[in-house]
Amino acid sequence: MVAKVTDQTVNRPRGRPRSFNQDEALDAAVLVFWERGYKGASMAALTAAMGINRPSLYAAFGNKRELFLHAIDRYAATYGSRAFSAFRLEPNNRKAVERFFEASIDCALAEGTPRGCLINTVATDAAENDPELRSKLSHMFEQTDEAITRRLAAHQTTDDPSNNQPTELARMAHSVTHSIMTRARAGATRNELTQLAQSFTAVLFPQPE
Amino acid sequence: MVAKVTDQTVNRPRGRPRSFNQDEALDAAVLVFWERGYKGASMAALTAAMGINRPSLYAAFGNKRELFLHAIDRYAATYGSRAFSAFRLEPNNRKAVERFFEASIDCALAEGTPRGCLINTVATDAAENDPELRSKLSHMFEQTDEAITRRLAAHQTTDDPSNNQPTELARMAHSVTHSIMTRARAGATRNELTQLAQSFTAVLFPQPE
DNA sequence: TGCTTTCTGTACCGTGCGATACAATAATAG
DNA sequence: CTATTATTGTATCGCACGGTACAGAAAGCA
Repeated sequence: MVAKVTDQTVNRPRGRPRSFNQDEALDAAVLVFWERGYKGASMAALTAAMGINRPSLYAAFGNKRELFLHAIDRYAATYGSRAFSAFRLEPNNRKAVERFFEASIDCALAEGTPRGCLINTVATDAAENDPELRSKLSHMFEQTDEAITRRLAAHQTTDDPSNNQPTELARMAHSVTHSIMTRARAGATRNELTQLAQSFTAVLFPQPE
Repeated sequence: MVAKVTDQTVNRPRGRPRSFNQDEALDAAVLVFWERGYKGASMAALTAAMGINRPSLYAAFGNKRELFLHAIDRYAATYGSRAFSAFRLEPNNRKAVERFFEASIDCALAEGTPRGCLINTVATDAAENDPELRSKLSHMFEQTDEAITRRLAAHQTTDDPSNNQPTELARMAHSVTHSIMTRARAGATRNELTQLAQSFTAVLFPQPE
């Protein structure tokens, strides 16, 4: 049963090609969910922002709930990943966490995007009535905890004078961003959040005098 | 212009008396909003849970949004106040914060009530499209920060060996509960939250060896 | 005993919701 | 070319939504 190969093993899509880019459409959907919440985001608002018609949306993403799940992944891959860049760029643990907090504040209060975080507020709110979404979020949170843990553990000996375990430290740093996102959406100013982040940095990475 | 007083200065209500207790009805509304979110809580579900008909609800609370604002205040006066009892009962700052965290975890994971927190998740989510609600939440958060600050400042000299300012300490303790509520709603277990709270307690109130 | 006032229950309004039926269109396969 | 496959735009479906009109009921006032 050897498959007959003509000249190209790539099988091109058969029917009419999709006229829009899925990721760009998802980016637009992210903004709508982020601002209006899951229930508050109507299909009319979504299709309008995405620049496509309803049947195209349903063909590409299934239904509203599945679109939301895709939007969560897209959000994590874009905004979420951006906040993590501090850990890739900064070798010093204390400074890395400091910049992780700063990046979180930037994301939470950026002009042109809604306040707070799609995952921490919108998706978490919707998770109460959706066990599958809840376990997805639970998994994502664990992944974040572990990613920070690995990063802190890899650089621990070089700079961290405290005896905090990397796992605990990572969970606490992650938790600080939860409060940043919550407080941002509830109207906190940049100064307030920056002060809060600095307090936590000082407490999580105590400096020798 | 002296008001004519017959024999009772209390003026009794005129028409047909209300057949339900407003606070009990609000308690039921709190549960519905808490579980389903603001947009997800339909008037049908609310009236069913409250045990009253629609016109009674509108006469007593205005409309859905105003009912939600009342429910937020009711939540703060009941569940929120309960979490604060640790500060009233426990004289030692470290132990008070420890029990504040425990009470928050209890509230976030209690059987018979939804996960997380009505204010931190549901109301905060809805605040993005409601500036008035957002400033209400902002004010409530500040009130909480200040209440904890006053309590910590009043007992600071007796037990806290660190040089953390009460204001910063209070905001951080408050922030820890934000993460507890977020993680609880996203499916975290009691063990995970307890461990997290203990880590923060150790870091916020470092013990002399 | 009316009269006034307020709440209660039923039944309903107009609207916006998520989702889809259907025919036209644009690509590939042979 | 014809046949096949998938997406597109229009127009619409049934339904649940928030909110209300209205008449009857239960209280105080005179």
